[in-house]
Amino acid sequence: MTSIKDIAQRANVSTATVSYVLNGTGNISEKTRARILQVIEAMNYQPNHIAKSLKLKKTKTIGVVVEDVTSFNSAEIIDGINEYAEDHGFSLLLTNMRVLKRLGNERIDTEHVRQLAPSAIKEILSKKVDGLIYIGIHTRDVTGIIPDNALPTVYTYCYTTNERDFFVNYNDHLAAYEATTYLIRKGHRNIAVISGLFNSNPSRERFNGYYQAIMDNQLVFDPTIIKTGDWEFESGRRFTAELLGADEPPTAILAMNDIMAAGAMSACAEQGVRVPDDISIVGFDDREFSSYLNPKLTTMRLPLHEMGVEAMRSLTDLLSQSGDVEKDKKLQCTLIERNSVAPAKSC
Amino acid sequence: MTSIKDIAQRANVSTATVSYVLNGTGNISEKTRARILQVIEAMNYQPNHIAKSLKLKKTKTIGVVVEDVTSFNSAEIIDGINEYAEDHGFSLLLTNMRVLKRLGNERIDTEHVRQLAPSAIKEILSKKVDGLIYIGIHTRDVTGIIPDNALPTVYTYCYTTNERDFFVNYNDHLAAYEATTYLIRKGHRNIAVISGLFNSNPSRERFNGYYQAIMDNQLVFDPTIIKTGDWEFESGRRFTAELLGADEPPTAILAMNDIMAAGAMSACAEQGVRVPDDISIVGFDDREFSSYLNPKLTTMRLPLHEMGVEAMRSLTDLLSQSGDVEKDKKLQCTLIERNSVAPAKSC
DNA sequence: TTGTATGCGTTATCAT
DNA sequence: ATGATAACGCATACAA
Repeated sequence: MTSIKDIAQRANVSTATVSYVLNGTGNISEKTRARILQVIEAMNYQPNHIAKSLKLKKTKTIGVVVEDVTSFNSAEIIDGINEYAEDHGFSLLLTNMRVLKRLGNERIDTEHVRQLAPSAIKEILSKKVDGLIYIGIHTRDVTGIIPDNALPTVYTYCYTTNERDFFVNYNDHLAAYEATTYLIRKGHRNIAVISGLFNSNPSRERFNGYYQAIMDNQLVFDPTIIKTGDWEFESGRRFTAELLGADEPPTAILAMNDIMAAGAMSACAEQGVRVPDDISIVGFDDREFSSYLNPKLTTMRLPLHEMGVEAMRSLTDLLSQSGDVEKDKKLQCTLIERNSVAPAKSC
Repeated sequence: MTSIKDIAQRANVSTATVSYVLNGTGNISEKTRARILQVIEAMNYQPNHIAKSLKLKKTKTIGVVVEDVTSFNSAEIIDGINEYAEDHGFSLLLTNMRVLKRLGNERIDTEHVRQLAPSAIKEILSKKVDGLIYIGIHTRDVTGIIPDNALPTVYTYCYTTNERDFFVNYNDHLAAYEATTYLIRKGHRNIAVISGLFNSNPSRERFNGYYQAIMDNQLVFDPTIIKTGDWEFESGRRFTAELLGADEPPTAILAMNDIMAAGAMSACAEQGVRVPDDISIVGFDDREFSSYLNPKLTTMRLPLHEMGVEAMRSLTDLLSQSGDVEKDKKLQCTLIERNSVAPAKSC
């Protein structure tokens, strides 16, 4: 309410002068500067960002478009964005497409998401944010969801086929490679995989990482212990039951997410198979609940927070045109060792 | 970039006329109206919200101040806010105080939060949001965190001692009463409680609900099976181990959150006590992982989404001064029946 | 060192 | 039915 004009009046100066001291621009004598500062303090003046934005054509706020806040990855990424944004004076305008609730929990293909996007984008564009961060709920192709040249944009937890776009994701291949290697080092030779759906990039990448680890260690690749799950609990349970029923069951299971790992543990419990004594299990994601399972689940942690930070870093670099920005950041997952893995018995 | 002025020029009218058709205000002939609309379409005009906000002194955005997005309750509440906001043309400016990361995971007393608040609030105030929603990470007293009369605000998942403030929370007492009653109906007479810390309002409310259910059903209240946990896994585990060691262990446990319930299940597994065959367990919160536990946990679901919706409804009602707004909305929890409860054996 | 004046994109008052 | 114009709060080019 109290504006630059009010304080100019009280300090017997022009609005320009006030603006100068406020922004540290211009050349103001120490005397008047002090007087003005004092009045500002006294009147508890708060600059009006709206007016400033209008004038400067910069809002210092970035639009965060998230497919669903409710998805397990979103909050932590947002938190990372926040950390960096705060340090650099940016605010966050949050746009939540709510695809989970709107389209149902499963089978959200990108076509539907694409239908939801335009209104969200249009809305956010007229709010004049300086840039955009798009957060997917799955690492999948969202090409065309945001119109080209709409605004400086960085995509995280998803990707596009557009050469000019910016991304930050994590390294699926390496993560699976490391998880598998870890199991191998523990003496396991017979490592089953319960993968996600194979139309998903992460599933394929992780499988490749697994495969390479098997090859690099001169183990034999056994296709019969590779099971294609659907990311859900029940598939983890069912395929584990199958694996357990084999003549010579695997001594370890690599599940491509913690949910299927939980399903796997459930199947083991049902059949009286002890984890990790009889079979080792490692998950993927490091969901919060993985330390509430019994036993606590060993799993690959996704660098969600860091992804948020890096996404925001890329974006601010983009906005300040400071040199060239890395096009496709790939962060590393880290193995969280808990209690669901033991050395192979045959050792 | 293309402004009202540009389209006025192209349509051979004044900016005023354009503004009139844009807002449906004024009296414009159908002919020019159509022409203008056409130009708007042709030039792909997007109104500039910033300019509009400056003129109207209304931004149609509300500030969401959240103690930590990362806390399990936040995302779903935000989602609810979003649902209502979207339907009413509001945007969300998200301010994340990040108390969990900043102050460490435990023992975040409100004093520290209070220190973090002022800068967050100041920031958001200068962005000129129309109103505020404050989301706590625990249902506790946050009086004074937001300066009086700063802006219309509604508090959710927390409360203040200020008579004039607005809240939306859930009914702890009733929830615990219902959970306990449910157990009693299943034939349980010996129902232990693992509560949260007793400096917390929800702990006390829930205990009172439990107690009243015991009384209303003419059962005897046994103080020795009331254990004061600290909301964490380990306390659930430890106290359950204690309970199990008694001469006549309880046949059911009511844990005041799902995490301690998971701890309880863990203790049972360690001692070879089967859930629900030997002992029934009900949790609180309906965290996502509760259906990944083995057995799947029966628990009280918190109405988080609805809290967000109702908070936003209160706020918009407040802003439009439409009649009087309910000061203190209390939503109901609902029991989610899964597999951790069975009828008492003695039945 | 400081002040005057203009414009950012709108809305709305008052003319016409 | 439509237009000219001031104002919203601020930054800045230019003048003094």
